[in-house]
Amino acid sequence: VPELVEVESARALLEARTVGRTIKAVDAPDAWFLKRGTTAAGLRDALRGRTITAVRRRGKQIYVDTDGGEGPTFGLHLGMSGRVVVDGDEAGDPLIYASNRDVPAWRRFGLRFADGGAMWLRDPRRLGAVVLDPSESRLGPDATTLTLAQLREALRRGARAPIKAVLMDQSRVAGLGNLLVDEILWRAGIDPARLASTLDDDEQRALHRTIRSTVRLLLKRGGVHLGDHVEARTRGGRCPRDGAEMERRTIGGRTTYSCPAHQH
DNA sequence: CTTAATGTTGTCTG
DNA sequence: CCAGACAACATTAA
Repeated sequence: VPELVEVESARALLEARTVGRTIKAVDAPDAWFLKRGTTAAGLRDALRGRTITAVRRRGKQIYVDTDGGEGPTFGLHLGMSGRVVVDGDEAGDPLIYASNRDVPAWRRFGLRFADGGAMWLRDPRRLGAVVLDPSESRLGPDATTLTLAQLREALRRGARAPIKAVLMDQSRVAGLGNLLVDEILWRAGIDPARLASTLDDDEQRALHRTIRSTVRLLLKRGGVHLGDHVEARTRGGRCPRDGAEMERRTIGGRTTYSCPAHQH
């Protein structure tokens, strides 16, 4: 469930349904899923007996705090196909490009609570991750609260890269992925291949407004796949705004759809 | 069977 | 050392 919008609904589900509950056991059957030095034994020792006190998010990263900010924190990343399940319930957003079936082998990480319930992270593609006490400084400012000054700094640092690559770089702006960036640039009328340094002041302001409004809109709609341009993401697809045939390219290493008629 | 998929990271190069 | 490009990672679904 990978972009900011889906990660936020996973965070909200965890906050509503796990805060205040005490961890009785940790299930981490897949060592490959534990990253940056995290081990199953380390997680078990750190988390057993702890009570969850808060669930935070920055970009696509979820942080779960235990015991009032003094206990350990663990990070959950949903990768390309990860999904959080609490007591058998998941967030309402649908997941495309991945199955929603509950195959036991896809439970890459889980917590059992003292009250008898459980949460787990299901990830068919196995590209998600669990990290104990993750560093929180590797991500840029979150896209939901991005200021114009922060956007300008991101553009300045990535001046010679395509604007799309800059917006997808999590160390510059956190939370935007392939679909969301295409939607934002489509709405802003900016060609995703333009080098970041070529945006003038007016375009920077317009882009900043569009990032914030688009993220807000899709949070409200409940999924990045509910954007207006998504239906045109197919070979031969037409721009919903002006009917031109969409252009398909690879930019920043990802499949990119844009409208040659109104994105410049 | 082939291709592509909402992502991150390590490696190579300039 | 910094930016940028790209392959690799693992697995499923169309």
